[in-house]
Amino acid sequence: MPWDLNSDRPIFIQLIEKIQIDIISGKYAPGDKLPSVRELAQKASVNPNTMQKALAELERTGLVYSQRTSGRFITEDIGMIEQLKTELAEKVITEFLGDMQKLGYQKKETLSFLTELIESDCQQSS
Amino acid sequence: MPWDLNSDRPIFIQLIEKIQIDIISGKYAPGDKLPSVRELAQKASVNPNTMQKALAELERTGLVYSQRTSGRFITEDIGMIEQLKTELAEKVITEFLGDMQKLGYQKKETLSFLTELIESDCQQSS
Amino acid sequence: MPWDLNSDRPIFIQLIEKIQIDIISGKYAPGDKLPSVRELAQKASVNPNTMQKALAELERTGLVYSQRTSGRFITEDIGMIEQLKTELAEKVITEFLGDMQKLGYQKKETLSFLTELIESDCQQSS
Amino acid sequence: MPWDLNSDRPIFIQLIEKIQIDIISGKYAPGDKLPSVRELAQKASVNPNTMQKALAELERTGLVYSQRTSGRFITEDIGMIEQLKTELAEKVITEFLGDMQKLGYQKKETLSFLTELIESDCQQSS
DNA sequence: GTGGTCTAGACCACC
DNA sequence: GTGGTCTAGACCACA
Repeated sequence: MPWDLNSDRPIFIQLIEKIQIDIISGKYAPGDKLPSVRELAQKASVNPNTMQKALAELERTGLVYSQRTSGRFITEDIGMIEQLKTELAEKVITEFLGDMQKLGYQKKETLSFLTELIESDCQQSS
Repeated sequence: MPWDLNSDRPIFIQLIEKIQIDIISGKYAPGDKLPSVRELAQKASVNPNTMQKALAELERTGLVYSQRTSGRFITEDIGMIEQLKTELAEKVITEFLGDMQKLGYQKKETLSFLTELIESDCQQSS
Repeated sequence: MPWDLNSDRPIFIQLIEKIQIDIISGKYAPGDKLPSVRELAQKASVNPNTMQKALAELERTGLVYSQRTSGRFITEDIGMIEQLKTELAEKVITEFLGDMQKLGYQKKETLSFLTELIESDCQQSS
Repeated sequence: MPWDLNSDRPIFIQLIEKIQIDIISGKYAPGDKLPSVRELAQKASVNPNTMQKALAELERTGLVYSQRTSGRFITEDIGMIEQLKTELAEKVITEFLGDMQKLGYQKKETLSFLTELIESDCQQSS
């Protein structure tokens, strides 16, 4: 479990994003119990406090909730998860369009390029 | 001119990418003379040797060529530049599709999401 | 029955206050027989000696009286209970006004704020 | 600067409340620079990390903002401060009404009691 | 054993 | 010097 310790992005932020992805992708289903702070920290090779910080932030946004003595759980509010999924997607898309613009592709060009690439891909692989 | 000294990617690779982008985007036009190694290195706050390594690699791929006494020049082979542009774009797109897949969007979903987002954007801003 | 063992206020003081509240609120009516010291102590998860100290103090002020063989009783002097009620209320009010002052509300502002809040509340709930 | 280390309320929560009061009361005016984390921590006799946690929470709610190298500042959004003031006041009032109810005073009784007490007080002191 | 809190001490980037 | 982050290790309440 390698972490970009060198990256300028704080580890706890990376942890937050990783867990968000795991929730969105369904690795952790709504209502599921998360492993304990200590366990998650060990798996990620980070200090328990760092993992705690990440989880506290996730709790603040409502994605997970904690029960004092029994552990942390994924929210059962599916709408919230869907919303998060959309938000993250928009972020990824915005970044993508920016990269393409740097390469000289305007939005519509990007779109047609992508369309073409996906359609030819579909004919091959599926 | 901040470089990701911390990143695990070698600096000379980052330099190559930056110059490639500058060529594709037209900042350096085909046939243009590049600044001297020393000058480029200074602008990028990088050791001249590192810049030299980057330029040598660009030369190897044919994107720039050097004339012994008068300096380095951008290739005049527009096709090559176009090809590079396409290659980089495909790389960016592949990465993008990968990110979206992590979020649970299949390629076609990504495409329709993107289409929708761009079209609504066009109505607003242009 | 959690006691603020951590609080800097002695437990027996807290016990006195709790019993006073119970008398004022009518949980223990005038003339009622109090449970035994042991029983009260057990309910409160407190050492019987501590409860004894609290009851002795209540006895000293006249709120309860003991009959040698039959136990402790709440005073039948309703006026005394009323007086205590008023005293405690004034204490609560004083503290309240102090808190509001810390927030920047002068007494009259506090009063109008409170009036407004209660009246709007009455229209809704009753 | 004594802190209720014994209290069951986390210290960082108490710190948050104290600073909120200081902002509302005008001790720290909008736009003012706060003392450094280390200085505040020393004054409050707590660990800098604990103070940091409190300030981070205040920053999250928008009451203060930080500039990386020059320090932390109180928000200039006076509306936000006013809103906070109102919220805290409502909280205090609710608690107050609860206490009074425990003593057997209904809301309207509490109100008339308070009114009477304040008016008699005005005739004396002002 | 769980989450939560706190301390002590360290390193970093920025200016 | 500033804020920000991270680690290591400790204690607590709860059940």
